[in-house]
Amino acid sequence: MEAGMVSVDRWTHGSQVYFLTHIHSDHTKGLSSTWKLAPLYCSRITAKLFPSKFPGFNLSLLRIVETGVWYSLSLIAPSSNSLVTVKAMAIDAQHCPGAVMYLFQGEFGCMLYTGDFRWERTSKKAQFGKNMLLNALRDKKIDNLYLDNTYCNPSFMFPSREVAAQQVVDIIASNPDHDIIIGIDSLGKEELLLNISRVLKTKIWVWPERLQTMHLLGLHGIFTTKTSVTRVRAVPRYSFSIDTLEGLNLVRPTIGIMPSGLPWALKWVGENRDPLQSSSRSVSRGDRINRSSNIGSYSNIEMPNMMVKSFERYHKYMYAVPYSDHACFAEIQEFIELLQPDTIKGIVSSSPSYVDPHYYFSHLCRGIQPSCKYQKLERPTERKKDEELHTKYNFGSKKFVGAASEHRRIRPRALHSREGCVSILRRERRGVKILETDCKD
DNA sequence: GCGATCAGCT
DNA sequence: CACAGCTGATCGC
Repeated sequence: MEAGMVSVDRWTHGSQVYFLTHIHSDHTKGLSSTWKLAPLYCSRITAKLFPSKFPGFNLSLLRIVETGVWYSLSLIAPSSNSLVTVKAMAIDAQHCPGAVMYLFQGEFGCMLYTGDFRWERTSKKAQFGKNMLLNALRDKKIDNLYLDNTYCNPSFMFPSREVAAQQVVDIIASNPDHDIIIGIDSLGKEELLLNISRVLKTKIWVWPERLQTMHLLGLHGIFTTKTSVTRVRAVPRYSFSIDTLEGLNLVRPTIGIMPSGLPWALKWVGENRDPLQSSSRSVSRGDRINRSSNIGSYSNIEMPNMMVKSFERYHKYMYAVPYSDHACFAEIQEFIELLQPDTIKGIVSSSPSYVDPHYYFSHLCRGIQPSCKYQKLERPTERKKDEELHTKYNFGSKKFVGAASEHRRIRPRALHSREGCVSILRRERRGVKILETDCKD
């Protein structure tokens, strides 16, 4: 697809239609209440959340797409000034409520933009998505895959969200006399909270805006803004630190839970050990079970149970649990194996672990022969095709150097630095924002 | 005064 | 470093 037609998660001038994968802020940079460039395609749930994120936004610009349905767009090819048809389909990305991937098809071939996604091997919803995608493709293959490469590094291994949620439940259940604080964002991790609520038969406190979001998502009767009715509170992640917890513990025994895929690699790295070879002496509660030392060979049996009970006590009052809404490395690999794309581009450029996905997966791509495995990485000028889709990914940016050099830079300094781990423990913050507002709910 | 952008922070 | 934000300062209108 040539430039000037379709943008995904990018909101600058120059496209005829715009697609939003999900409504997290890092995908809506440039979008605002007054934005009105062109029709905006998004999922039904995203559309529902739109007014609260962008009050006053002209909702008549929104085009709701259902998953599994082809939508035909008649666009003008700027190069020839002729009318062309682009077909688009949304597929559930299992990242946060409303998150979808977009599959595009046209004269240019097939293109998949994953946005952020997590397709667990054991997830029925993910299997449904896989089937939907393969059915949509029929016998065709993806030419260009724009991939959520957030955790595109073998250091990032974590279990399914189901397993991680059970770890959270275990932590809460084994601390029956403690208040519990869980750090979350403005959208996402709802399934985790629902699981806690269901298993432990408790309501969960959230801040007033978050309660409104829960209601928009159709979740009623589970969340509350009354602190008196529950010991479990989900608080904004940014208001959440060791300092906060130490302050709270002056009043009531309280523990914090940090659900994230990120600290896990950092923790290993902070200890300056090869995450693939290390044993697990650092784990103070729970046991990390054996991992394969061969990153490319998780078996179907091995993977789902990896790191069961591997939650980490970061601090006297703080636990980290590997609950991630992004695919882990093994899932990314499986995804690529399933699709066998011609080329891959990472859409997350800011990750400390950023490497060009080709670094690990070029051998799984049809477009690159093993003999010239790294040729593309060292010659970033070959970008004709990449520039065809106007996406969030900034193809011309100098940030995107070849993976080989990026790899050298990042692994020793960021992924193998001790500071990475320590800084998390040294976070300083003034106080937690727990509003004592009692709203009707 | 307002929105947009950026720096700084976690 | 930052999964995905928040806050405050500054700039242009």
